[in-house]
Amino acid sequence: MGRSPCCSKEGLNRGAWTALEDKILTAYIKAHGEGKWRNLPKRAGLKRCGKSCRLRWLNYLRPDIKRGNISNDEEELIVRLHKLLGNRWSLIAGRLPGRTDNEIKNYWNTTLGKKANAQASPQSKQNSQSFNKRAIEPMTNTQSSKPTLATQVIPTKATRCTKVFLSLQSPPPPTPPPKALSSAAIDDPPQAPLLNHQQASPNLHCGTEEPQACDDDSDFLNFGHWNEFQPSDGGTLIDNDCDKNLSIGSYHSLALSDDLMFKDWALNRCLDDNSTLDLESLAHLLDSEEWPEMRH
DNA sequence: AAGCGATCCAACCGCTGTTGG
DNA sequence: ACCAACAGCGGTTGGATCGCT
Repeated sequence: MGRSPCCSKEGLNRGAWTALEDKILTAYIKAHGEGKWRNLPKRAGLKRCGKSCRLRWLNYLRPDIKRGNISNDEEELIVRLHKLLGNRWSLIAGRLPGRTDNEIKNYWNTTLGKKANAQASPQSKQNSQSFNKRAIEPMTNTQSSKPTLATQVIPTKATRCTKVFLSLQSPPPPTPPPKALSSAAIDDPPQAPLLNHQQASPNLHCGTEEPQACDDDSDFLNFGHWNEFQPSDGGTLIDNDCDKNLSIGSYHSLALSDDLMFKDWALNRCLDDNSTLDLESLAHLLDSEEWPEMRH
């Protein structure tokens, strides 16, 4: 689209990182913090693309990275979250403390995707018999193909929260972020990993300053008759960015079914401006063994 | 031990959304 | 309103490793 490349690739190292490069990058980030990725290589003296530095840090060098095998609990959560979120690896990773989106994506592609595929209906064997990491693509394509039984993904398009409202009724988070929370920060508060079923996240919810019509042509609308779900009087603010938070969008979608549980959840947990983003309730929904069947 | 295919996973690529001038 | 820089995401690639013959 005419955009300049993120960096000139001439004279830059590529491929595996060396221990020295890791050391330099780690030292620089410890001294100066994350961010400014484009300028970071130059300032740090690394012959790497800024993007590459960011990836290396986030996926490998970050001190809170948990390495080693995925536990059974983690695996189960990944499966459930994938059913709900689809290939939203960053969102899934946000609920698995210490795990990176890349790691989860790789784990899915190499392990869980196969399992899911194996559990798929036997009549779909023609798709699975020659399974490999390429073969899962149709299954994970949330936009155009019908979801299989094994992976009834709610297709969504990521939307981002542009505004964050901190509830005045609740105590502020212990350490307010220096700037407006990113969508990931909102959606994936490390303080409230589902895995641990800990306390719900801080009372955060986000929205736009103006009611969103939600009637554009975005893919977000394509998988459900979203428009039908909007209040006709337009009186209620529907925050289409609640997904930032795909999960909320997903529940909107779920609410389109006749199931009152999800409708109630969506309305009370997301659409209500006074509500909070209650991840714990999301966890309960994930714990429900019934919800995958509710979407018909 | 060598050859070869399968698997894993770190890294790259292209694209999109956000932000600020 | 427009545009470019920036940050982040998900899909894909390819080298390293593993396991079998």
